[in-house]
Amino acid sequence: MFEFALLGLLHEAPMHGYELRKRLHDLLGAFRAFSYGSLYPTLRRLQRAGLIVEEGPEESALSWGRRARKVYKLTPDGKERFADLLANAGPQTWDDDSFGVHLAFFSRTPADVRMRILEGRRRCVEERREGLRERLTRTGEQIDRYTRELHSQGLESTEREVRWLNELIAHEKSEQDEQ
Amino acid sequence: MFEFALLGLLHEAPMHGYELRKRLHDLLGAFRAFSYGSLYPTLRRLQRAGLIVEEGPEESALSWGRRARKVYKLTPDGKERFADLLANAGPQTWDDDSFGVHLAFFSRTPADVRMRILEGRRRCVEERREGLRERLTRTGEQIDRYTRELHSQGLESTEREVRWLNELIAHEKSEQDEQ
DNA sequence: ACACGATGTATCGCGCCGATATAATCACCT
DNA sequence: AGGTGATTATATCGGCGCGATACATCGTGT
Repeated sequence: MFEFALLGLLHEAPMHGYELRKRLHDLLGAFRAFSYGSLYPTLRRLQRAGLIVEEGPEESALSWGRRARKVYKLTPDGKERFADLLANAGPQTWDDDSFGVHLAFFSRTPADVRMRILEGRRRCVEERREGLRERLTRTGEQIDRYTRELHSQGLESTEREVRWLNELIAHEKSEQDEQ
Repeated sequence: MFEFALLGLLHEAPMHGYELRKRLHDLLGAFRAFSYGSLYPTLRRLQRAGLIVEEGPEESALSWGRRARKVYKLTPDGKERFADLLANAGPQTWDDDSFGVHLAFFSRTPADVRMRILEGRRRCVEERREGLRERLTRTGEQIDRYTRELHSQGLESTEREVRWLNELIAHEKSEQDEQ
């Protein structure tokens, strides 16, 4: 997922680690704050896999004083990998964290994949909602006051999210029809 | 956190792994679905740390046919550990996942700690809210339509959660006054 | 008789986090 | 001129929790 996010960001421009993390934090900070403890190992992994390369050192030699920063850029394989991740958007894409990240790169995502992700997410949230509903209405087995409170709050918020997703989906559909 | 949850559950009764996971799933499934891949390693860790012990085998010998299940029970150290975790409830307690788990054990949590957790959580959600507000109202830097949508949705839901927390806190306060 | 789903324990690799180390640069104050 | 602290920047380490997978037994339906 971090991999997906980094590849997505590098579509904008070549960047170094710190910058990537900053952009990501700025974009998704409230939902997913990737840490430095993952950042650098992930960049290494991507580099070893040939999905990104360090940009030639000419530039950093030019602006001396700015030292030690490694600027990475996407390789063709990297772009392909990003496209693959989108094309194979599957069940693990709908979960809380992952969905937010994907949404942040929606403008770079083909319309059909956008729809698949939105609908998958909706199904996933609807399932959670049903689970909560069922657990709350199930009489018998007295349920702890605080747990009940937590579940009602969860139920309400999943209901809201489903409504929100429906709006997004409707909007996508209407845009699709326009052309 | 898994440790906390397991110790909390074992206050109810001695249980074996599968049962613990089931109870936990039933209690918090929608918020935190701990997996078997963590369960058994964590139980081992707790056992090695002397926080839980395998209950004597007499019982399992009694009901033969029911084989191979290891029933764990809390040791005094385990109870102490759980109390310590509550007493030291700190910043990492307020985050999304952890808060839900703590709430599930609130009836076993002293009133002052309950209050500290609720207020900590509120501060944490308020911070997220302010971050989102700021990012949304910041003019300049045109923000992607979908990202904006995500942030507005997030803002709304944090606002709701703050209101909910305020109700819970008010309720705690009124209960406190009663005695 | 057989298959299927639930019960039950367990391991493995991997992604990600939090803490921590290190160091240069910049802005500011004195 | 010199000190102090925040920001920029890269990196490692231990540990937690997940998903996949394996294996074996039990109850139930067909």
